[in-house]
Amino acid sequence: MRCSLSNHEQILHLLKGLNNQISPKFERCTGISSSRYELLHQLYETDEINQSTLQKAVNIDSAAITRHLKQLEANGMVARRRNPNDNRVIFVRLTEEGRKQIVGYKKEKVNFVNQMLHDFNQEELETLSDMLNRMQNNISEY
Amino acid sequence: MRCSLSNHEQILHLLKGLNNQISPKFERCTGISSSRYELLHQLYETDEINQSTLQKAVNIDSAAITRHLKQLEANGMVARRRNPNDNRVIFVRLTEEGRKQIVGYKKEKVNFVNQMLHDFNQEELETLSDMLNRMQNNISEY
DNA sequence: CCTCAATTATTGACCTGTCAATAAAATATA
DNA sequence: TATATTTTATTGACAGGTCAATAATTGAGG
Repeated sequence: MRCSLSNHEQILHLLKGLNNQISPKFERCTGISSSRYELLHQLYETDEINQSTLQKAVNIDSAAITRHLKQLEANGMVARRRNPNDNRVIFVRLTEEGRKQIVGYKKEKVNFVNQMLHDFNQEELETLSDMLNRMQNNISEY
Repeated sequence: MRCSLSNHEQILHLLKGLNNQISPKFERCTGISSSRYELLHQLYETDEINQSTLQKAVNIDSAAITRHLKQLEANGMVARRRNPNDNRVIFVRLTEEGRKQIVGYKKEKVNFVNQMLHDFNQEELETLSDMLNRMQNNISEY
């Protein structure tokens, strides 16, 4: 396997750098952190959902999920209750208030992402998405 | 499982998810965090360098740089001294010890990245690198 | 000279993520 | 039934990043 070290080095550096840039900028533009947005977005798509399946969907540690949701609950964006049939699990859903608010966030988010990808055509988007998925797969075993 | 995400939505989610996966795995595999590695790598390439230009090279906040370098100094990996001609700036360089150590890290890092990109050919690597750069440019104004 | 602005590094407050340890509930099994 | 295992959520300790405020030094202009 031929490995161009410099290219390989670059990729990791670029990925990290890009992400470090994205997070604060996303928040400045949209008024919400990208993780919070992800959570709300997932909730927006469904009615009521287990915390654990939500965790898997957004792909961040469950400890972080707990803290985000507690915050969002304190802000009146989401409501939580235990599953009566299984007292371990917690159901989460958007409140009416939350459902209303997220519409605005969505708009800002679309603007941001459109700017970030404004010069990508459909084919490139698919290529990129494919590559990111492949990388994720390639390190999933570790 | 929901699949109603547009491509634009997906990209951001993938990027974030990938990065969250990479950081801990990189550290487990190589024995050093990817930011620390970046710093040492930059220092490896030069002899002695301003902290501020180092900061620009690795593209993370200067507050974080200060803390990393203090740690690395405490571990005997880097040495720092003030520039005699401008007492504001600090020169950083690898110690002999650090220069020796990083060789091992480099090997582990190459293994990790090769695994992550093992099914990417040269053209794909360039495409990917190009795309990441474009995204970074597209949000640089924010 | 003296003040004012710019540069550099540092620190503190805060946010977000990880891991490891725990608690509580449900489930499997001896 | 009693005990062990698994699942789920939570918490604490920690690492790494941002921003904003500060100090110290340098450089520029009146």
